[in-house]
Amino acid sequence: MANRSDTKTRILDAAEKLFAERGFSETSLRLITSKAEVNLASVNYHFGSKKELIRAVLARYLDRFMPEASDAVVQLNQGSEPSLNEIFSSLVKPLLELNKFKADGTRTFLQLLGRGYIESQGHLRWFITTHYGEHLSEFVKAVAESAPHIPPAEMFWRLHFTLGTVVFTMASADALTEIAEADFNEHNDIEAVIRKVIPYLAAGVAVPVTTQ
Amino acid sequence: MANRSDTKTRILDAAEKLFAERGFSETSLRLITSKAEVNLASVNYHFGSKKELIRAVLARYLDRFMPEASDAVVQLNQGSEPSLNEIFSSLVKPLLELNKFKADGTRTFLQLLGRGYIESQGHLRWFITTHYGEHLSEFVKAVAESAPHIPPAEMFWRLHFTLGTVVFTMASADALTEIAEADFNEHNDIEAVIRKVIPYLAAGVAVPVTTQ
DNA sequence: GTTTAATTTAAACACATGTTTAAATCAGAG
DNA sequence: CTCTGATTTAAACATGTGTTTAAATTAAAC
Repeated sequence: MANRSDTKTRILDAAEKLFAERGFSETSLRLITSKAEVNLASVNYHFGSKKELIRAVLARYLDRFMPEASDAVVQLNQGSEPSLNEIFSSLVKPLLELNKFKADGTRTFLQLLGRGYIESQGHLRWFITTHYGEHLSEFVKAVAESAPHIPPAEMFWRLHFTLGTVVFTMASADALTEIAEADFNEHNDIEAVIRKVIPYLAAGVAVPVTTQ
Repeated sequence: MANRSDTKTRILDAAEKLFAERGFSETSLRLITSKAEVNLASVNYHFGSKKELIRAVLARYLDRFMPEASDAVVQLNQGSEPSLNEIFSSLVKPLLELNKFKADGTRTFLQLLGRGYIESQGHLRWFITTHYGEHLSEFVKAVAESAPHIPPAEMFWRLHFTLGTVVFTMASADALTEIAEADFNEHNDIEAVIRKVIPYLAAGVAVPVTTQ
C-alpha cells in the first residue's frame, strides 16, 4: 500500500469499534490492523504499544466529552438551583454530540468507558481523575448542592453506585437492547437507554438516608 | 505429588479467587494450577475445558445461593405485601451465608457474577435463566408486585440497572472502602456496603416513569 | 499379591499473542 | 534528480495460551 498519513486515524477508528464491542484484551492487534487495512507493525510504530493505543482511543473521546460536559453543568448551575434530573440530563447533549464526531460515537464512548473501568483494575479511574479532575469536580459539586440532605460520605458511595449502574449498563447495552427487543418488542437506541437510566439514578442518589 | 481426591476442589477454590480478582480470560490455567498446587493437565482431566471450569465455579455458588434466595423471597411474600426495601433486604442473609461456605464468599460471588455477565457476552445470562429460572422469577415476581406502577419492559431495564450497581460496587468495594476510610473516617465491611446500596436500588426501581 | 481402573505427571503440541527487526518504499527539501 | 528522514512492509521473534498424549503412579477390587 501507499504511504498514508492517516494510518494513525485508521487504527484508532478500527480499534475503538472493536474495543467497544469485545473488550480490550479480547481484541488482538492483528484483528485491528486487518480491519484498518494497515500493517501490523504500524500500531507499535505510531503508538508504541497496545496499552498506549488503548489510552489514545479513550483520550480521543474524553478530550471531546469532558470539557463539553463540565461546561454544560456549569452553565446549568448559573440558572436557579437545578434538580438532579436536570443535572444528569445536561450530560445527554454532550454525549449525543459524540455521534457527530463519529457514527455511533455515543454508544462507543460509553461502552469503552464501561470496558475500561472493569478491565483496567482502577487504572482508568486514576487516569480520568488526574487528567480531567477539574471537569469532574464541577459535576460532583453540582450534584452535592442539588441534594444537600445527603451527607458527603453517603454521597461518595451513591456517586459510585451511579457510576456502576452506567458503566455496567453500557458495557452490556448491546446484549440488553437485543433481549428487550426479543422479549418486549421494544426497540431502544443508545439515547433511549440513557434517558431510561437518568430517573433511576436521580432517585437513588437523592433518596433520604435511612437510620435504622 | 500423591493422589488427592480433592484435586477438583483445590482447582475450584484457586480458580474462583483468581477469576473474581482478574477476570476469566486474564486468568490462565497455569496460574490456577500453580496456586492450587496441582498438575496443569488435571483441569482438562476433571473439567474437560477452561470454559467448563468457569461454569463449574459459577454453578458452585449459584447452587448455594439461588435456592436460599428464592426461599427467602417466597417466605417474605407469605406475609403482607413486602416493600421493595424488604425484598432486597431479604437477599442479604443468603448473600452473607456464602461467607460461611468460603472466606470472603459474598464478595467473590458478586464479583464472579459481574465478570461473568460482562465477559461472557450474554452466555451467563442464558445459563442462569435456564438453570435457575424458577428461583429467579420468584424474585422478579415479588419485585413486580411490589412496584405495580412500573411496566414489565421498564422493570426489565431497572433490574439490570440494579444488577450493574451491585456488581460494579462489589468489584471495586475494596478500593472504595479504603477511600471512604481515608476521606470520611468511615469503616465499612461488605455487609455495610450492601446495606448502603439497598435504599439506592429500591428508590431507583420504584421511581415513577416520567412521560416527557 | 495381582490386576484393573482412576488419577497424576511431564512433555509436547498447535496456535495466538504483542513486539522487534531490517529492508523496502515513500514524501518532501535542497 | 538526489538525498534524507519518515513510514510501511514482511518476516521473525519470544512468549504465553489451552489442550493432548502417553507413561508413571496411585487406589481399590479380587
